[in-house]
Amino acid sequence: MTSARTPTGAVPRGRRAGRSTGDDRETAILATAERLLRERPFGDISIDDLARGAGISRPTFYFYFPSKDAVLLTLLDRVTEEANAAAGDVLDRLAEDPRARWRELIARFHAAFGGHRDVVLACAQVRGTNPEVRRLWAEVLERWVRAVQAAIESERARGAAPDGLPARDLAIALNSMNERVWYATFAGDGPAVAERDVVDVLLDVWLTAIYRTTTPPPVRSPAGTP
Amino acid sequence: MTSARTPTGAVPRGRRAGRSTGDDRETAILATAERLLRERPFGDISIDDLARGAGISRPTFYFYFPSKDAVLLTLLDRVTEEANAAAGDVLDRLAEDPRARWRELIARFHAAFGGHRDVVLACAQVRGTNPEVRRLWAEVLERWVRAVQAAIESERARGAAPDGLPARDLAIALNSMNERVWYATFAGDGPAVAERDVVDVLLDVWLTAIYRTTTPPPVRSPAGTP
DNA sequence: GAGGCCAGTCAACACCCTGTCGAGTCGATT
DNA sequence: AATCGACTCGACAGGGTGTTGACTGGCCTC
Repeated sequence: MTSARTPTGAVPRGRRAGRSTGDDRETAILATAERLLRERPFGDISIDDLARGAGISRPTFYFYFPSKDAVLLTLLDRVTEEANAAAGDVLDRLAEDPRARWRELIARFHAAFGGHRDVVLACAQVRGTNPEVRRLWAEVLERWVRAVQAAIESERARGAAPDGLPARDLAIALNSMNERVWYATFAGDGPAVAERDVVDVLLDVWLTAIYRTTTPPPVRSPAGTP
Repeated sequence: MTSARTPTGAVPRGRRAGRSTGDDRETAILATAERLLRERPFGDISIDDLARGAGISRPTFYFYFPSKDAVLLTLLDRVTEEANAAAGDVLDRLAEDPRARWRELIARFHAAFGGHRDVVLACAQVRGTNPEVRRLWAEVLERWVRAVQAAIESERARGAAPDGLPARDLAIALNSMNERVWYATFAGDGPAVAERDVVDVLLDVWLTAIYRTTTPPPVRSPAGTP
């Protein structure tokens, strides 16, 4: 865990070293994992399944990934990158139309996660048992919490949002809610919000918690004017 | 799963049948589980650990519990019963002083879960891999969701809370938030609200989501009068 | 083109954990 | 004392993980 970093600075989760034809094997393993995840839970997939699905033997699997969890971690990396990209700079343009922008943010995350629900669900399931997944998820969440915290503070600064809870605590609570609600919606077990409604339900709670109203004012609008 | 119910109607999770001296063995297993859970995660505890801790051999363990997970399920039963008892009839007395009652509700749950955080954390961790735990937790959550939903509807009926999201969706979102926020606070990994503040943070989001204000009016108070 | 290096490959092994089976012990009935 | 049911465990089967050591074949070097 102390050497061999990729050009982007991330710790490589795949092959131990070198570069060569084995690239397609690595992607075959990843593809097999995503495919199998669509039919059964992560815990019911053995390394042998992954290896055979990629056309190699079990020991050879270890040449490409140090463990089954590392495969999932790689998959999670992709999803979070996609989610981050989808979020873009929406939060920087909040004041234009707060309600529309917050909705856009939530809807984009919803789309990004929903598009890879099997991976997201599997990660949520192993987060309990795997410190690596837990750490990575914590990092990702921390990043979003900070962004939301900054956005709340900025909305307060321009007078659109009233003071209240520490912005960080509020950001943690709202992000946590989203995570858990999405999980239930995607997993479909236990009480869940219908997928069709989930974005608007989350949005409503966000707006009321941040602005005390579901129709926050855009920039430079005098108080009381719609 | 079709016979042998306890007096209360619950499916017994412990010994297969009969009653006798083995009672203390059963409690010894439970006690060992709670003790071990305090020092390491559930996944790192083997059935052998549980058995030896209770002074019996591994096969004998199976006389008392069908699996390791069943032990955890029994522990979870206790905690949820305690939480339900702690909640009491607080929601029926909401109108007296909404803010104080909601706070009481959240604070009591916090105390109940916090008092058995190791068990709660372990359950959250295996929920991903164990259908039984998932089902039980879903049931418990459903019960609370229904109670909160009814309370919201009643607050709306008396004019204390404005209309808005379907009460059930709102109840799901708020309960989900609490679950996830508590988990982070107790687990201590990732962004979390400080334990000292968590009740008030959650309360604030509940109140604004339900009432659009943090100071909802008590019963029969004319609008605008504190 | 002989030698060597190295990515890539897998059979076989050591290990750990789970769940079950069958043979037993022991105290309380009948 | 014969029987029954609660209770106990040694031993086994099965399935998963991670490692080892030998082998292959392309490619570079001298």
